[in-house]
Amino acid sequence: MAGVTLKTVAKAVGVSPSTVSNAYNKPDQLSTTLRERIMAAAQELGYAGPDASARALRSGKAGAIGVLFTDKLAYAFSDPYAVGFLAGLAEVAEEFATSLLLMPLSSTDIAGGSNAVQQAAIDGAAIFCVPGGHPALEILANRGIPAVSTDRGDHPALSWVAIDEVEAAAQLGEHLARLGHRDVVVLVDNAQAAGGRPVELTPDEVGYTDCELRIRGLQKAMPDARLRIVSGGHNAFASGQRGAEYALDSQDRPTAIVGLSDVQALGALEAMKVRGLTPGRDLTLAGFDDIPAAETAGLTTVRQPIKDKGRAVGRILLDPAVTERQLLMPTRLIVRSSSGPAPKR
Amino acid sequence: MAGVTLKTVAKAVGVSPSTVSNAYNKPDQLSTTLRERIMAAAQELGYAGPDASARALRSGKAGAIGVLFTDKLAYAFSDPYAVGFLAGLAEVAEEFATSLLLMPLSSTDIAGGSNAVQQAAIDGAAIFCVPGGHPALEILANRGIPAVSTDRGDHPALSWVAIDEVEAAAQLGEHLARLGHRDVVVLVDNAQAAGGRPVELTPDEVGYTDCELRIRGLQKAMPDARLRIVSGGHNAFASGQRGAEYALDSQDRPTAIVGLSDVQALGALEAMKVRGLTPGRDLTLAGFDDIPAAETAGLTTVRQPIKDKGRAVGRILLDPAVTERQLLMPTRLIVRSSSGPAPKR
DNA sequence: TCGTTTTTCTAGAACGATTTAGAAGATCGA
DNA sequence: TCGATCTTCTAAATCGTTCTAGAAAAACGA
Repeated sequence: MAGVTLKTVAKAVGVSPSTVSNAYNKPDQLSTTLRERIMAAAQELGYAGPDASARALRSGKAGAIGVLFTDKLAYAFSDPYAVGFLAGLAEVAEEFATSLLLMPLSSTDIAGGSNAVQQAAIDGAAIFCVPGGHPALEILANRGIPAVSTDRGDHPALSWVAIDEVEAAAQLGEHLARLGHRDVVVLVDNAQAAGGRPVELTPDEVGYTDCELRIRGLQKAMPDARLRIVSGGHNAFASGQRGAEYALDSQDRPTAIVGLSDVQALGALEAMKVRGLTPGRDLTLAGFDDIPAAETAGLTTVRQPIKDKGRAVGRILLDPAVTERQLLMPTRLIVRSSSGPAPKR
Repeated sequence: MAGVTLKTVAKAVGVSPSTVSNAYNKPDQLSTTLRERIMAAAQELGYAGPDASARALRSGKAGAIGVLFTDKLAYAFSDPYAVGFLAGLAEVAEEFATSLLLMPLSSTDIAGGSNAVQQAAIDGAAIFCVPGGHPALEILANRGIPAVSTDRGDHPALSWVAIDEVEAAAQLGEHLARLGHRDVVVLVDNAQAAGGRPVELTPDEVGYTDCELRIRGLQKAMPDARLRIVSGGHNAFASGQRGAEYALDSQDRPTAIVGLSDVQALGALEAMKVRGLTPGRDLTLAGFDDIPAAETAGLTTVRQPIKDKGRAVGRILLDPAVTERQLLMPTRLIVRSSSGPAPKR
């Protein structure tokens, strides 16, 4: 069973290794009868097809693309937004018979050489919500691996599929401004607050580029409003809940809460419910992404075509026919029952 | 930039390729000064470290383990249960500097040779809720790739980390029987109903082994009860909702609904809410898994240590110190407010 | 029938590393 | 000072394919 290679099969059939290789990879390069004879011999010898590593080495194609996440895996997948992205990416990957290599970025061992980003056999990388200066990106660049980010980089050579964060947030900001809101709490993802108590941040302390940009967009659209930035931890339901609790129980309660992701907004919704507050009447609540649960919850949010985003990233990485390297996807404000006019002072 | 290999670096420094290899892999095999000289040269030449494919070929280690899912990726990840499993697995994988290769099993191309299972460079495989006779399993076996399943196989040679499905379901069944329930609808995952209207199944038509076993366990514990098996599609919130709608709107409404996963049960909860039914009073609702949202919702459920399950699978695959090949994890019935006595007839 | 094209197959060189066995020099105890 | 032991480094084989170039045989057109 072990040690059966192309050569073994070739010898058994009495042909050259090249021919056996062709039997698997280029069936039209040899006669049907011979091909069948080879396959039969392979079956008999217990040969399971060309070795993946050897093939990868020789052909220069690993047959996999890496997916980079910030934070721990669990956080990444607890957001349907991430799942949607992955689903789109997987769709294209499947089409090109390519696998997805998940590469959780544990912040610790990035410096050392023994991390997944350094070692992984991949043809390309999809960079999902990883901030610009991350060391993993440099490693990829060094290795010469094509990468596509979900955030717009400032580097003109970088490929990305993104949305106009500022503009998207501005759409929402205008909506809120029109409703009369001037006191808004923004819930952001932040490592600092993870596990502990919620923290209030200055705009400079907000880590992720996209969060920064969204805040800027909000502020741009509502210049007279006071924006407070609060984080209850990583991007997750519970973080939104904690952050909202902090905001709702504080002395000067805001008239609107914006979660920079729907999961956080839904967490905030839970906090409101517990306090007997009705969204859209007592307090306005809005999110980002438009995940399926947002509709059920009646959450006002900014929709972005996340599955298409995943597909586009996949196409840029895998489809030679696609030459666009930078793609701006459309967004749309979806107004639902969770937003309403600010109460009069 | 391109074409820089170990050899190039070796030549530049004036040492043998072996030494450069050692500089990366066995730093204590050469003097510090030489190692630093080599690293400096590598940096200068733009050498990003040993090529992953070549290393994989020569050393026989791919540095990745595959994760097999049934169905489409999106379904898989929409369940926090799956996410928990993956998180546990990823934890161990990270510890062993190994990546996870996601392999969605599109049912179509399994027969052909060009599918991920056939091609992927992996050292082992974690089989997540894939039914016993699946062709992918045979392919793995042919390739001689060690695999660990989350379902107990009948094959004594197979590795698995599982729960006693029958016993776990029986715990829940006893609870329901004690409460006087004799008319139960069980919500199951089923491909038949996917996308379309809910279907009612006979026990024989239930596909997945674990669903079968759970139903058997329920029936065992409540021999006098009538169990009806309903599916609203794949394992997801919406399927549970659809399935429950079907059951709730039917002529003879059951006194209890059991989702064979919490996500399905939570979907059912939504259907109940819409109809103004209070779980635990008007109707008993129970689930399986005890995902985080179950607690919030007050859902009675059977807890299984899913993250530990993932960890255990990882250890069996990666940790040579672990010799156990079959592991039965404990389960526990968690009674919450969603279950209550059956209404008197 | 003869050159030409097409089909079918092969030899041998990569692909880029790791591994094994061992050589050369340094260190050490007595 | 001498043999033994470490340390540091190397030569050459090997991992299992795929690729390039081309040979031999078959089919074809005129």
